[in-house]
Amino acid sequence: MPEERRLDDRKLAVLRAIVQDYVGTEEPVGSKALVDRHSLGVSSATVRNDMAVLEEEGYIHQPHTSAGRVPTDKGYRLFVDRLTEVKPMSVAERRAITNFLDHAVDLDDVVARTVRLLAQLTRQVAVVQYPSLTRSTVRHVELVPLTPTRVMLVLITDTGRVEQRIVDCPGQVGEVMLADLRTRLNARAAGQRFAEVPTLLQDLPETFALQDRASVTTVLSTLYEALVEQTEERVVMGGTANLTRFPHDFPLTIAPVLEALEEQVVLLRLLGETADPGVMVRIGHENAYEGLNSTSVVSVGYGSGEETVAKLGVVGPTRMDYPGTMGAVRAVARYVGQILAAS
Amino acid sequence: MPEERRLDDRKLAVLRAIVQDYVGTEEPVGSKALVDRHSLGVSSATVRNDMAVLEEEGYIHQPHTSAGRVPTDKGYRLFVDRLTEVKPMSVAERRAITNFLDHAVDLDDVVARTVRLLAQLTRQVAVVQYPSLTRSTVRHVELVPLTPTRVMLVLITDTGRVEQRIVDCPGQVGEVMLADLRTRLNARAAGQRFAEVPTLLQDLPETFALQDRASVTTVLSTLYEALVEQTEERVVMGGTANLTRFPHDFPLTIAPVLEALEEQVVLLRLLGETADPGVMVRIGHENAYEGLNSTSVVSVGYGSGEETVAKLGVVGPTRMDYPGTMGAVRAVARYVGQILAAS
DNA sequence: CCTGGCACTCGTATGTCCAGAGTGCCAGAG
DNA sequence: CTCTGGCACTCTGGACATACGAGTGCCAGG
Repeated sequence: MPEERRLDDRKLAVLRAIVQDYVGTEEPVGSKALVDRHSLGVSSATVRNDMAVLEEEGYIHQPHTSAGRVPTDKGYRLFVDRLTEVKPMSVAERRAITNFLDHAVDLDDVVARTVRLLAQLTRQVAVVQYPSLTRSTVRHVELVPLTPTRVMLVLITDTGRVEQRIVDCPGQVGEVMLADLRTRLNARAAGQRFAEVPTLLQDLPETFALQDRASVTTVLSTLYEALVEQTEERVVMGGTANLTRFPHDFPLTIAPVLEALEEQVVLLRLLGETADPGVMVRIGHENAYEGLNSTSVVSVGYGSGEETVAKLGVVGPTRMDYPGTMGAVRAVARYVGQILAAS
Repeated sequence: MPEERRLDDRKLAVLRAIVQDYVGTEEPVGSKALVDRHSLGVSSATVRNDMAVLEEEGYIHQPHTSAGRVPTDKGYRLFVDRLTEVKPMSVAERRAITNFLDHAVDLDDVVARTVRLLAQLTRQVAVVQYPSLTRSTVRHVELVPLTPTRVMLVLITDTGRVEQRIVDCPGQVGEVMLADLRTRLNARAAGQRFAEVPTLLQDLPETFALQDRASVTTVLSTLYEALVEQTEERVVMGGTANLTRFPHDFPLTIAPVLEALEEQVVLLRLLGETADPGVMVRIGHENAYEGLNSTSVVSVGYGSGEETVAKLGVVGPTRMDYPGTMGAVRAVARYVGQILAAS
């Protein structure tokens, strides 16, 4: 028998009410309290029966016999999927977002501000991934002579990110040759995607004088290295102080969460698994990482154009205000995308 | 009467023992336990009398009548100043430090690794300031044409830090003029300290053709802006999970600490106030910031040469292993300095 | 199918009590 | 003058018992 067959509209309304109340009060909610606070049009006994069914199906759960009910991960899932809608931001909030982000001076600042903004809006831990380099294109490559045999390589991406590397060349590198290399390198690589750059530059060394080829090759391989290495994306996190707003399951739950959040790898995977557009919610045990089994992740991709270049999101207790959080995350992503497109 | 007159060697030994035991056990320490664990050569009654004096002078304190003693901030201060020495790192630890830091690929990575290392070594919250730009010199300024009227300005410092700005010029900027500007700009500014750059470039616009002067001025003012703006230093923090190792005064103490640590400004001030060389310790209420009144900060400057270019340190409970922490902080600072000097 | 009522469960809060740790003080010894 | 052993006193924390109340499940009747 398909489970949801047993859930008529009223039972779903009861589940919705339970989630809403529990998120508000942070305490298990009983049948009496439900009929008081929501106009369900039926008595508490009826609600009790509905709750019994909901529990049987695994949507809610009773901490102990004489307590109210609490939504399970499955219950939140149903709530998110079918019982609610993303709550749009108010005009004032939108204005605050643009206003705050517009004052950013460079990419680092955009990311830093985004983190703070998300953390404040959702009152949760915010996570923002730097615009991905894999999908980025090269805006410019600059070569700066430091000593006769050392060159600084500066890579500038279309998202405004800058990476630099010191290159130790096997031979002397003259100003003229360097200028030549710079010009030709940019002629071929500028505007291209990272992945394509190596093939595009493959035959570049051959076009140089014999004594310079070794140096050219060294410079190029450093460039490739930088391209690949920077594909390990960076993630910035903030708002950890918000974790302290839940003093009841402290510190059982906060310690593993903090640990997880300090691991770049974990953070990346948290955000990384989504593919489809739109806000993604991963609830409790749906999370791969153990330490985050009692938390939910709300994330979404953002990009300067239509394409998603990176993701951002928040991490909070499974007991969170999903509609509001989803709305905030979506709105912030949208505006960050606009900022990136404009710069 | 000078207070320390009343503190003979044995009383100091008692204080030292109290601090050591309290740091180890995290529990108030009584006279009995003291004579058991340390060979003081006197009876518990004598120790009790000494403790009474120490309490009278404000070095220790009794949470309640029938409890042992706990050091006060003043007690820790005396301990740090006179009763202990910085504990040097073991050979294995030194090797681990160099090994870990040697694998850094760029400045960001050095800082990131330093934070992780410090947090792990001390098992506390680590704070690392980026090498200060105020004391830095310009290594190179690069100008990259984006569109006919837009230029990207890239500033590279001797510590390897890179900052970029987009410049919107009032008129067209030709390749030739740009190359000219680049050359002359670097000829004057490279190797110079930030503060001196504006004066050195003061008469540069005049040397250009009339129609280019406005653009040159715009580029220069953006450069000055970047120089000044980046004097707001950046700070990276990590190891917050270590805060959860003290579950007893939770979450009363952890919330304000996390909040404080998320404020860049507060972090900077935490590190910023020290001037003299050597490890600095600020204990409990010696800290200006309220939220950190029950924590201590151990910090030290580091630099690529003899000069201090930035600071790093850790934040932990006043009840911490001062000798060990001071040793770790000092050692890490030293090795980071070496890495910076080498790159 | 809904409702009111009732018996039952169980967690939490409250109150009492006891043991143990630690202190302060005093009188005597060195 | 300083140290020591002894003793009476204080106070916290844990154990135990009890009462309360929120909440449930079930049943019979509308």
